[in-house]
Amino acid sequence: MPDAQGATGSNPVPPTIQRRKMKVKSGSNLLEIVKKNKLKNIVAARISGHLVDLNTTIDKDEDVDFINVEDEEGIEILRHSASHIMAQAVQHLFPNAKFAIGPAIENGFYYDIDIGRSLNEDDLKNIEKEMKRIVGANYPFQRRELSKQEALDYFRNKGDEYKVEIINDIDEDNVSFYTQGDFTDLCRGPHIPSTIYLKYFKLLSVAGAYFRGDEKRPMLQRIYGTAFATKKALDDYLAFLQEVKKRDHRKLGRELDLFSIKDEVGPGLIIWHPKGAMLRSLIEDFEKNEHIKRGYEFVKGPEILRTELWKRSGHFDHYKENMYFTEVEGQSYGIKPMNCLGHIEVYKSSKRSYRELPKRYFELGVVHRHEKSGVLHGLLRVREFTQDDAHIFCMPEQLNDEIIGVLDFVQDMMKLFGFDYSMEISTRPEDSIGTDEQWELATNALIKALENTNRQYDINEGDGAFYGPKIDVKIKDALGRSWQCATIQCDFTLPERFDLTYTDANGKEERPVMVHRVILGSIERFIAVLIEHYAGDFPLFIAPVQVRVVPVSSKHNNYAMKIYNKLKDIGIRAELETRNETVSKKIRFAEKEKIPYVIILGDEEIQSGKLSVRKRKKKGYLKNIDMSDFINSIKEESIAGGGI
RNA sequence: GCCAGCGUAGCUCAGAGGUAGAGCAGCUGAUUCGUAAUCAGCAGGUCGUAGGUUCAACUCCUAUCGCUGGCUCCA
Repeated sequence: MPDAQGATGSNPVPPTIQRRKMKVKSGSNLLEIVKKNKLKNIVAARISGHLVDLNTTIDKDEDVDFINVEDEEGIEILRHSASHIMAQAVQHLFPNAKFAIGPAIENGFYYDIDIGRSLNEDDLKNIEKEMKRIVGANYPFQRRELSKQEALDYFRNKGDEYKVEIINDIDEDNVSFYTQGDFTDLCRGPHIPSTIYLKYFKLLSVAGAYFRGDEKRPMLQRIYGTAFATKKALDDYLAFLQEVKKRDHRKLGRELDLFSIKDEVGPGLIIWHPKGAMLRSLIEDFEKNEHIKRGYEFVKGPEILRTELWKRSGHFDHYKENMYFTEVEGQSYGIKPMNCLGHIEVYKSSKRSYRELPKRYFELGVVHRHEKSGVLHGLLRVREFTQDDAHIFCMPEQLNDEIIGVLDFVQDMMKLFGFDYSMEISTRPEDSIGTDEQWELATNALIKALENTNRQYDINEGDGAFYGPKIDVKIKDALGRSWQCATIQCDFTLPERFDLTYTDANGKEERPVMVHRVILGSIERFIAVLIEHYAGDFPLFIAPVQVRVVPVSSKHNNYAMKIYNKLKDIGIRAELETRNETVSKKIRFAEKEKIPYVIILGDEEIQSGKLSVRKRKKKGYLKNIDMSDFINSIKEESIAGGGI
């Protein structure tokens, strides 16, 4: 079933629109207008829909919309200029450097440069230093238009074959050039008026990148940097990057003893430790229940199926690069990369009547996919993972309701974990099966379900599965990064390939429609997202350990054991601390392991029969808590969170 | 898969052509402790793996595996 893997993180910076509109007379220079009117932080302007430099003198009266550097467009211009300034710095330090492209991107900018060798941290520092010098020199950005021929001559003469190729691909007769100081670059613009406008920036990293993303082309050096309108914004962003690092699920996974990955075992294969496995099973058990509530039935297909079957489904033709195959007694088998075939076989195990549709088959299905070595990443991109996978077989007229049912399910689950999300529809890709008519039907079904329930969505052309279009759900975590988890796919082709049928009210054989869907997607990936979302501080309802019982000294171990057993008996996930350490140290251990509650037991508690309770990350603690009150509050907190 | 960087104890990391070191965790002992680190001792590594150069390799070279950052890919 659907791809539950592969998502990217991103951090959208909220735009603060601060524009100044005014009428400007013919013959005016915009920069002078800005200065005269003491407009602050203006970096460019918009005239009848077009962005222009401030270094522009207009030749007729115009309504001018001045663009603030803090505005979404303003910051983009600033970053784009930053990439030019970086290129200038690189040219100073590496006179033979050849330049490819240098755009602004979300949260920063980059430039792809052919330097003839790879860059290191020191180079980055030096480039940044040179950039500061260039900024201080305050070179104006000067625009001029050249004919394509002149532009080609310029870059041919410079030996910059990448620019030559880019210019050759431009359709227009003229191209624009920007020069600041001794550096000239092909560029559409606009740019900041002069280099001194770039105040707050930092180079972040360097990595290889192919020219135009083509692996047959030479690998260039891509230097990433970021720039902001204010020092605070830059500092906040750098702090955000630190926070991302701190929350890295690979780091927390090790620290919290949730899972490990070992070369001897194999790349992309997860070894779940007791706490990680507990976390998984809490989520899985909860989800199983939710499926039962919603009329799903549990099924389970085999892990390997004959290759013939994968040929029939189209997986062999369209997906074999990602599959593992094995041979048993001379017969070829494919290890399942998706669960649909098993579920199809369940459907086919009996003759179906319209009366029993829809059939909703659910399985926590383990799938194997051969992901290329370079893309593996912690739990986010692995070679073996579990999907909360279901296939709904229904009559065409039931499709709309079924998709809405799944959308509601997604909504409920995301609310449980506190995720906002957005949705997009992916349409027919090039490499696909089925007729245009089937694709249109399926795509419309998805759109209708979203529109009938007033749900917002975007369209992502050509990104569907090979057997059908899909709705992808992108969730947004606590740091504003988005991840793909749920996906809902509409499929008319597999029912046909496997000749699935049901008997309608008139005794006629009809073809059912199939909906492939996951809610959390890959359990592995979802847990990675949860770890980073909560920074390892899991809410009580999924915390692998909810309470740690800490005796003040070893004298109190026996009493602590009794309390621990009581908690365990009523289903609270408790642990007993018996290491021979001071109370402070034992509390430190619990804090580092991010355990929600610590119960301290010493002479006082034995005397009073009450508990002393400390809550994670909270200074101080509560004394004289009744055991029953504590248990009730734990249960309540757990139920409020989802009742797991 | 491609490019670059990196692989030293369970973890975090130092070191360096003469043959490994710290902190934390672990174990043992002492301490019996009141809300984020008690003290002492012990143990733990063929320095990712395999070749090569050298009197000598953890250090240099080659290959290979893995990891990291990107690129490409993610039906």
